[in-house]
Amino acid sequence: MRISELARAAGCHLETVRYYERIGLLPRPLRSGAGYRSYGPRDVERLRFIVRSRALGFGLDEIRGLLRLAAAGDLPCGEADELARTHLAQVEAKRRELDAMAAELRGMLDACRHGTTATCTILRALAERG
Amino acid sequence: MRISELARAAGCHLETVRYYERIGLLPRPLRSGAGYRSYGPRDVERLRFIVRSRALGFGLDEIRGLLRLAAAGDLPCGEADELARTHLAQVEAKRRELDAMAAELRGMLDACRHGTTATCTILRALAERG
DNA sequence: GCTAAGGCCCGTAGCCGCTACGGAGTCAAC
DNA sequence: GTTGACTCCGTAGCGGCTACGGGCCTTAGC
Repeated sequence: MRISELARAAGCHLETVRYYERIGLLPRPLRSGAGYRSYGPRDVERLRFIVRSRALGFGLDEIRGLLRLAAAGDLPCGEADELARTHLAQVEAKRRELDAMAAELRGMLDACRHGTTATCTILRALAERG
Repeated sequence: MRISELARAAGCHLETVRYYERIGLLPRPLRSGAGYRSYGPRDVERLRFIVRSRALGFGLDEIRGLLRLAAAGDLPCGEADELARTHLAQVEAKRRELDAMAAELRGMLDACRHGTTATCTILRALAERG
């Protein structure tokens, strides 16, 4: 299959496929006579793995590690567990951060009595506190 | 005061001050004889406003708008309200996204029986689903 | 006066993960 | 044969910084 079909099958942008190839996350594919990239089912699998990992927030370097582990069949999976656990901790930290932001924004919005910019609690809060 | 003092007073990196100046978020300051930047209390206020807005997740362009509104005393503050409200919605959307990621990661980790990479539920989940 | 340590100057390049652009070659259908 | 969709490639841009390198300035101690 050609690049756009692969991209569609895996659920990403065509340019993203080229990008992943450039940074060595996808192997260089076979080429047709005219120089078009040619992919098979294993490429779909690999790209899907990447897209799915991205959706869970893993970075591309972490994904490199996950792919390596997935390719090696017989290792104990402690390393994969560790990777995922560390990543989960980061996701949760980020979520808590956003939670705090949202709470503060809601507080500012609730307090706003919709007067002028001179008395606006939103602008005052940004100007005065911290 | 000089640039590093301003940065310390507002709680950001010195290079960030230069960056904000470069993109027009901070005005070009006075200079000492030797060409050193020279700041006053109003600069601290303005930079604090920016740092605080950044901490709440506003983008630099949004902050430009907030600063403009804060400077104009007599406008109705509906625009500031709107900006904050839109931003809050984005923060909450992002938070929900991270929530979903975290839940899925926890599910994968809980299922893992710590065997080999061949049977690891984490790697299987990434490979097979989606 | 001399030296050494620290600050500050500037422009530029790098980070992540894409996404877009432009100009050219290719392929299939009508 | 011509249209239109697809693909090729390299490079530049996004946001929001952060770091680097080479050089000037200031300050303190001797």
